[in-house]
Amino acid sequence: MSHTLGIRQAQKQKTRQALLDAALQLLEEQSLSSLGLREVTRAVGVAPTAFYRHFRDTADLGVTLVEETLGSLHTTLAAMLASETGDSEQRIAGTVELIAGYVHAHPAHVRFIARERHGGVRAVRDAIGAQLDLFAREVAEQFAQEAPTSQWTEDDLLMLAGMYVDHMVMTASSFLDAGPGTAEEARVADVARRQLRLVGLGRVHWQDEH
Amino acid sequence: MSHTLGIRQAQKQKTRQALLDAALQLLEEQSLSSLGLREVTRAVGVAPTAFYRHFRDTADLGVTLVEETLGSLHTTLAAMLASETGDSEQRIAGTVELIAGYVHAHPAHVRFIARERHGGVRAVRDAIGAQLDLFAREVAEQFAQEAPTSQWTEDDLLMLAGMYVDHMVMTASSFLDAGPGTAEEARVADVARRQLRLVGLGRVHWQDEH
DNA sequence: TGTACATCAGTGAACGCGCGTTCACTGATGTAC
DNA sequence: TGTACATCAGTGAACGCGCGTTCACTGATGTAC
Repeated sequence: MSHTLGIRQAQKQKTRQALLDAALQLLEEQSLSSLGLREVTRAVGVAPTAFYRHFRDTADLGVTLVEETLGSLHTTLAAMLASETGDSEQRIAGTVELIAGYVHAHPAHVRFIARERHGGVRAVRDAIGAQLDLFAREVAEQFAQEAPTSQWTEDDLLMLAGMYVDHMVMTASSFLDAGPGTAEEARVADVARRQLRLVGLGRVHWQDEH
Repeated sequence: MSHTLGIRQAQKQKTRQALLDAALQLLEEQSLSSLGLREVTRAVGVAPTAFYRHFRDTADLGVTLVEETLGSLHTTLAAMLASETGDSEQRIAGTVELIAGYVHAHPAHVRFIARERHGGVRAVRDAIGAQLDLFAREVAEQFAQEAPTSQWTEDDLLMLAGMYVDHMVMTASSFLDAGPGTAEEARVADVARRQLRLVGLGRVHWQDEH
């Protein structure tokens, strides 16, 4: 109908996506710097050489994976930030549930980001850092529109947003280690809520001193 | 003099340490899960098979590296925590300088911990997690003896201590990325100080609500 | 619609290479008398 | 102190294996007329 991709293009995209999916799965048990090209193509069921039709090497695939993983979350989070309102205790609970839900839905994505954020492949590290900076900027923008932080300098807003983003990543990673439905998961959620409460208190009292 | 190690034992320890040092250096540019045994022995200048006299495999070496790296910091930090006193603004500055100093003195150690904390080798991940838990416990113990947090529950103390430890690791990693003597390093220090100030405010106002 | 040619995603053989691990060894160090 | 034997950290050859990359290829899809 109307403008479908050509058969050839569609098949190419399908293979490309299969390579990305297979890589993400293989990365649950190892780091990108030890992921082999043959390993990935074997998992998909194509010849090793087919890999080169899509990526220069596994680092290149890794960068694509960062964009796929965080690029989508990026817009999702922006919408959620804007829609969240109401009393701060409810908001904190909502944020933590949101993180838990995301980890539940995309465990491999979360693991990949947590692992490669400080991983051995510079290009991927930089791509993740850039995406997380974008997140922080969005969060800061939101804070700028809320009462307790509406008068803050841009620098202070980014500092606060950075704390939230870092905390989000750490919490997601802890959820992952806990596993879904465990008692440990509930404990992680509890700690995360209290930590958000603490940072929120800091935020409210920030302007008390000049 | 008195009880020196036998020549044989001393030589063995020397080789073992050389393997650990070489591995740590090689790990600045890759992850443990892609570190090769031959790579390490080549860097030291011994036969590949000599490796087996000291470690079962590279994961085993990694766990040893965690103990060497964090075990020593562990006692150092305890002493510093106890000795730090005075006005909180000075204390914050002191803490950040302490982190910067440690990163300056042991960049490879810091990189190793940040990288493998969520890395692809479970045994090493677990060893790092256990050490960081010990840190948090020590920090919590210190907080229990200070006025603003002396009445806190153990759970809340550990929650707060966890934030400090996570923040310490994140800051150390940021210092590392910045490089010594750069403008970015000063910016990282500035952000870290403000974040500590924010968390400190949350700490002071925690008990306002019951 | 039909034909002739171009494109290009995926193939499969081949390559040289470094890997982890085994094994019997060597020779300096340690120990017993 | 001297001798005879035991220990064991490090050696070096050998192994089978999977790696990344090259290359000429095939055959389905796309395009021009």
